[in-house]
Amino acid sequence: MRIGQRVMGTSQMPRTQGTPDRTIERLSFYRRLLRAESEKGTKNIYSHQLAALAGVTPAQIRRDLTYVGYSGNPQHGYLVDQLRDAVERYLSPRRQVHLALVGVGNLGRAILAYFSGRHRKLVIRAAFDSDPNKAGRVLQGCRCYPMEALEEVVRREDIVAAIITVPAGEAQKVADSLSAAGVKGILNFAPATLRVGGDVYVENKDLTMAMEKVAFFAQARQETSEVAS
Amino acid sequence: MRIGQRVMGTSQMPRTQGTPDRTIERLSFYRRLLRAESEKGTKNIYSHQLAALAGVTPAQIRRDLTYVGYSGNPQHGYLVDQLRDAVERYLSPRRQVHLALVGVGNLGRAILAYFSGRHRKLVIRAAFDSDPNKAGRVLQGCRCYPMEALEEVVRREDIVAAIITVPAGEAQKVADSLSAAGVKGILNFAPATLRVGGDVYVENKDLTMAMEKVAFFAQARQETSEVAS
DNA sequence: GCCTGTGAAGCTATTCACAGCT
DNA sequence: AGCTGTGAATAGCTTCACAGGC
Repeated sequence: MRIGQRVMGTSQMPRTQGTPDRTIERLSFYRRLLRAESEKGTKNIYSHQLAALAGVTPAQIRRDLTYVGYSGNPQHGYLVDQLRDAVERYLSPRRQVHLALVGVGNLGRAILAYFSGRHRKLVIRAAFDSDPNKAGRVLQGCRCYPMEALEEVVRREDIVAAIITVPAGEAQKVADSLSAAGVKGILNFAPATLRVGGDVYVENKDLTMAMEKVAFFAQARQETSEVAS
Repeated sequence: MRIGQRVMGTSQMPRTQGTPDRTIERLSFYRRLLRAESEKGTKNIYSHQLAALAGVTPAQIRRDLTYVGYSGNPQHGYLVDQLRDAVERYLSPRRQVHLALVGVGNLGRAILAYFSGRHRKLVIRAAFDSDPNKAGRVLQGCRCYPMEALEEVVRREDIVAAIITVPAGEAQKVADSLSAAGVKGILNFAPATLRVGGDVYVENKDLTMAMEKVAFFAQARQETSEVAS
């Protein structure tokens, strides 16, 4: 086996459990909306209401919810708290999921700050950087280790997935180490195509590409509106 | 007209010019690869070679390239420099595209630092923040304005698209102001659904959702590999 | 021979539309 | 009446496979 590649904007892998990739994204969004509704005291919610909040169609909501194994009923739709819990259980069966961050530059630090203590189940347990000066420091409550310690720390801390925020040139090397250490998921911010085994899920989030895409469509829109005026 | 919404992970809009959304993402990736090849002195390249670099199929490459209006030929495939220029022209017909960044927090500053001077055609011309202490400062060569100045500055600087990095609660308000100021594209990092007119393209890049997705698939992979062992 | 460009096929994801329920 | 859950239809994207070219 080797190079289970698919790559690009999104998923590099076939499918897992038969749940579509996009559905997972939406579910994690619904979860957030459901938490907010629950806190507002909403007891039940209909697919069309949740759809309006999420900006999708009601049919999409119902279809997505078939995966999580919780049924509503025509009387009251879905019970908010129960649905939220069901989605929660579905998305993260484990108590906590441990993550690592590799590359403590500007973006890496911003992500650490952004996540620090914010998420109940996802915790960044270790950071790594090739700059030896950064090793030993603690940023946002997260210990920073030298790159050499990666494999050992990943195993010790039971780290399942990692975030790559190193320069493009180092990304493949980092991905190899992570993969060797047993990491099964990578969120890659480096503008590079990662070659990994088929047992590692890779999600690419290249900020430059995202901006270029938005710029492209914005320009197209502007041109058409100029023509119109 | 109103609320041309579609929302979620990716595009909120039908289509523009008939070019698929995903194709644009890939093209901006090919462009980067082509630049690198050009610098290495590669003169021509075949679809299967570019495909290997990008991690997609050769057919995908050929299909995507039909949009840019440059043809290769069976003798030498594509001329690297010409193809690169064609892709370049296709993605950004304008000399420069001006962007704004709204929300100068951790993430906002990281993005400013990340982009500062890096991109030839995309330039962040102004930053905005509701904290008055930040107004007037210059970060990474980018001037920071108070929120009230948004509309005026956007028009003055001919800003076409914007990056939102404010807290979720403020995102809608910011989107409204941007839309009113004539911005046609938004890259939204706030975990919120933006309601905008159909003439504004919105791309959502929610970091929490991305991490949850990776964590989900990583866990699924780990469980299956544990079963196997 | 081996490539490109592209109609047609194949897939996947989304939406429709309705049976079934209360 | 108005909802959910879901088979069937549709839309959108990707890949196949081959004609055409040099």
